[in-house]
Amino acid sequence: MPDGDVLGRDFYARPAPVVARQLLNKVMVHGELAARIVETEAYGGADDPASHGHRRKTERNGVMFGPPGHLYVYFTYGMHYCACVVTGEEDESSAVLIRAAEPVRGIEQMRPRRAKARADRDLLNGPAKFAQAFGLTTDHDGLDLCSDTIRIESDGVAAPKRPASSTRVGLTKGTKARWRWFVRHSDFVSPGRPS
DNA sequence: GGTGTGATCGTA
DNA sequence: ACGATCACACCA
Repeated sequence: MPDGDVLGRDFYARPAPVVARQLLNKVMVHGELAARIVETEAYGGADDPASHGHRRKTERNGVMFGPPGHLYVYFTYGMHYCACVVTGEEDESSAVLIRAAEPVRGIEQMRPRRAKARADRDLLNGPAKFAQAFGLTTDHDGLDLCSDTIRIESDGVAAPKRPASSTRVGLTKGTKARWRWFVRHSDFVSPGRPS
């Protein structure tokens, strides 16, 4: 019994900055788990030096070069996974990183995966925390969000008309673009706010 | 509240 | 070598 409309291919087949803003307040669902997205970052293709899609297609980033609406999960810092949504046209290699979300359902299942989390706000307030709480690893790399068990729904809550924005987090290249967006005043946004 | 640092390993 | 990070120590 879905509590909302599943986002279709057309939703994702738009420029990453558009999708990133429209994903705010949408609900990501994975089995019994559900969470409202409150923070995203857009990553471009060949023209964005910060993007994994900036370089040639490899085994790791291959999904980014595929059709939109698929999940791109990568491993980083020797211990963390992060989850993205592929956007734009095929071969464009653009994507949106899910950086933070507010738990909606399945908190009891998220807890053991995030033993360090003290409050509910610590369960999903960072890209690697989100992936960990949602149980996402490279096993899920390439899953189709339009037909598989992992999907994103709209439950009628609109994206903010004027979301807060900033530069992207944790980069050494492409630091100028203000391609991070988040829901203003949300308690579930990741800590540490760049300019 | 803030800043600094170690962990840990696949990818290029 | 270096990360699209996190947690914890320490200082204030």
